[in-house]
Amino acid sequence: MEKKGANLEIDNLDMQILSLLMEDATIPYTEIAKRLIVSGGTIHVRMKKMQDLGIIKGSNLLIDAQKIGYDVCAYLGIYLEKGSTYKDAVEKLRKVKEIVELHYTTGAWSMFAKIICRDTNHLRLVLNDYIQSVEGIQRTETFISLEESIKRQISLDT
Amino acid sequence: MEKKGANLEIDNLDMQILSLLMEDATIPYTEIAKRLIVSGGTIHVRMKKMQDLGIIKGSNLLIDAQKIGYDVCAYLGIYLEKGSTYKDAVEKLRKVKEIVELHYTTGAWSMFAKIICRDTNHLRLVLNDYIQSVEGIQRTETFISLEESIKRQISLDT
DNA sequence: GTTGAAAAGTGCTGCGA
DNA sequence: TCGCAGCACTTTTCAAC
Repeated sequence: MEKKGANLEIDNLDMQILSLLMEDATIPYTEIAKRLIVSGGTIHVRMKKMQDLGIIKGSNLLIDAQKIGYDVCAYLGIYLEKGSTYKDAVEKLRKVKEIVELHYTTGAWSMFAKIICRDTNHLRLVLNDYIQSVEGIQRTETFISLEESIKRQISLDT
Repeated sequence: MEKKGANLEIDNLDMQILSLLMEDATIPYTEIAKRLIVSGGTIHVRMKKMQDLGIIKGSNLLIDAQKIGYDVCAYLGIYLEKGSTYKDAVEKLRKVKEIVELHYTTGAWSMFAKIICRDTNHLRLVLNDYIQSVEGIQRTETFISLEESIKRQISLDT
């Protein structure tokens, strides 16, 4: 048996399992088995395969950040100085716990970050003291999210 | 028992439970109980309380999107026409399955979206046919993520 | 509100088809 | 390769503190 696209050892059944689990990771295997009309053992084998392949990287809780005191969500466009390396900046930004996402992007900015803070004071502290002080970062532009209208996973078309 | 601010019935123990579970939602309750030196029943009660309060909204699988054929991740700044209402646009954009996040933001744009696509062709289709055609959307600006350097949850300081 | 143990259900690992 | 059945474990419940 030969590999084709290196990743497409994934069939429809796998995708359907992922579809169900991506909406709610707490569904028991037996329930998945019933819905897809296969045995529980099969689900287990497929899940193990996908974990081994690194397709499933883990699972995490969906938390309402506002309800535990993190009220401010903001996006940050980051300009790097010419000559500064992206990798160095990433390593420094990794230590800033308030950054929950960081992307290397095309377009106006070098990098793009999403940060979650307790309040506007906390945000100011993070921007001024943590981020702007990172060597190589020239300028940042802040977009505060007033409302998160959509937050979901990719929907797999099986 | 009376409710106060509706949210601050959360104590340190609750936060510690969340901390552990946010890193890996598969940790069994018994393991959490051992680490925090309380009984399994207590964890269960606390979890139920936080679910009822809406703090825990569910759990979901962490998927490596690239490995299942979704190779392109992009951010989108969206300009709305004057007079167009945000709510109408949101309802239409909600139907675009490729949008995984949508925020109403301050700054240069009216809205900010994160989209996940299979490839650049798919991205073009989504931009041209799905998003630009939504009534009220004047212009969009696209930032393609070349690398997702950081992707994590908020770290709660308990 | 917390504890500890008992009951129910789930996940895992054989063997057989 | 898939499906079935037994064992270990987790989750859940409940009475007592």
